Amino acid sequence: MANKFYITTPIYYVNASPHIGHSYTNIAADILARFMRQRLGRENVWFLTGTDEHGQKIQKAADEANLSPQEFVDKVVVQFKYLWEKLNISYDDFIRTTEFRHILTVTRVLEILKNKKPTPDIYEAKYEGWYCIPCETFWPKTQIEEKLCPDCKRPIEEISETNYFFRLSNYQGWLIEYIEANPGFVQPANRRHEVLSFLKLNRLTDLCISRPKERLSWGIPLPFSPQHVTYVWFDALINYISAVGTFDKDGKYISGWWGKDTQVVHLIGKDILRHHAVYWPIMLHALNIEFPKDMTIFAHGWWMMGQDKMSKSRGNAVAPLDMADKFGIDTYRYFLLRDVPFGLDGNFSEESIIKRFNSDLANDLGNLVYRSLTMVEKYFQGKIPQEGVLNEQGKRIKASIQALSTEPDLALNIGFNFSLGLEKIWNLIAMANKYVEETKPWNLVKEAKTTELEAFIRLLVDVIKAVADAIYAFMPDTAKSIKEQFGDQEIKKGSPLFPRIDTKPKN
RNA sequence: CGCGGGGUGGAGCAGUCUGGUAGCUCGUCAGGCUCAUAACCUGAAGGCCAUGAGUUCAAAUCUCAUCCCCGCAACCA
Repeated sequence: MANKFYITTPIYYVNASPHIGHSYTNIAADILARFMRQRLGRENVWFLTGTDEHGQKIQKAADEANLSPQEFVDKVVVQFKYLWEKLNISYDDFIRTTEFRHILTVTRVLEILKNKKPTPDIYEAKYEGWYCIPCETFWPKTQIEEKLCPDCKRPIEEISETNYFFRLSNYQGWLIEYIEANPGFVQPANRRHEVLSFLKLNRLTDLCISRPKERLSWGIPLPFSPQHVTYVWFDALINYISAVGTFDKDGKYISGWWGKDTQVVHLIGKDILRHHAVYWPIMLHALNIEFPKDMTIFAHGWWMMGQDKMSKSRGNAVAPLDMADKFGIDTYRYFLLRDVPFGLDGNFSEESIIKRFNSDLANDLGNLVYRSLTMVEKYFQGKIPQEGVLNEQGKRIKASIQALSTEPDLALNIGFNFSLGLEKIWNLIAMANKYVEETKPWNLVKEAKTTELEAFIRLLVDVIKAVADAIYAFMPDTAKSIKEQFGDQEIKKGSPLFPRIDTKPKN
């Protein structure tokens, strides 16, 4: 295991407000960051998120809002930051592609690749193809029928212009070998297969990384051609290194978060897999940047709204804040990571949230906490008793508490298999509920078996504290609240953590 | 013949790589208990694991074929 951990989210394109998809990625990243901080120490974890602020769509959205692009992005960024704060996203750094540090690094990358000896990785060439002027979009020949734009159905023009290209094609063989030699690089496995089969069945064409300024001015100027700005994706991917390091005079990349001792995780949605699994590693390789000890690109699935994709055009996008306000931040975080195995698509509905809330949070966890508090209060006047001699069941539970924090399997699984990790925690909660049932403390009270009762209650409290530690990464507020209610010596009972949501129609 | 994913009790899913009594959650039904948020615990009903063929002592799991659903198909986050 590496001793440092660097996790990133995509930088979000700020042409619109955030939806649950954005929040899903950031919550997952936040959980991993918190989880790793518990294990490696706070100073050994770096969590980066940010925003992608250049490009045509931003320029267009800004025009429509009657603002300059900079004014426009400044405004939208506030929404993202506000959301992350509300959702308890504990990022260490927030990068914006319009920041100086980023622009500087992108400029250096372009220079280094352009001046590379003996063969530059960036070259100039004529681009020829179809272009729809109203849509400002290029179309490959294969998508064109009858010389009409596939999008708006208006006539398109064949154009020819000078652009700059990044020599992706040179590195195809290298990339295939790299991915095959590093099974953990692209995850989950089915995405890895997807990328590999794509690479094996197609010939990569070089990536056009420039846009003529007369068409698009909102971007980072090419240092070797003032008439062009950088293509947004090429600009955007570089954020992962521009945020945590710099290039020295000789073009060597220096960073405290990109060494052989660091595990790097790029969390992304499956829609941007190709950019991350193809363009990005080739860019790093072309720049002679050494790969970290462990590097993973993990593509998670999408949230569907019933059978439909979530999209603005369908008008079915859900605002994360609405859900968090309605059900609570921790409930929202729990639901997203528990309901669907990370990597697969899921179905989003308020009904499923309520189901999870009532059964897992209210009935299992909330009720366990509450009934335990009541017992400490009633049987011991709020004082937490000392440890005592345990019966067989008690010993088993104690072993499970240990396992929760040390079992390598669990730690590993929580890494990306969030739902399984939560399931294991909930197994312990179920054990505790069963322990209460079978010990029947109410009988121990009647029979005045105080020693047994003390041992029982103490273990129950210990289980709950262990659960609180285990769920901390997922539900930080809830963990904190549980810890506050169960002190070292005595309890401080509050109201139920998750009051059941009544779904039965009232008569 | 483009590429990939999926089709498992009423619902949602795991299991498939590394064949060997089909598992989880919710729901339903019956019972127990009272510390608790009508919560908790126990038990039960319910599946020819899409279809057909093959390999094998043995197939949800491997092979082939077929049907159905869903993504992706390159300058569009």
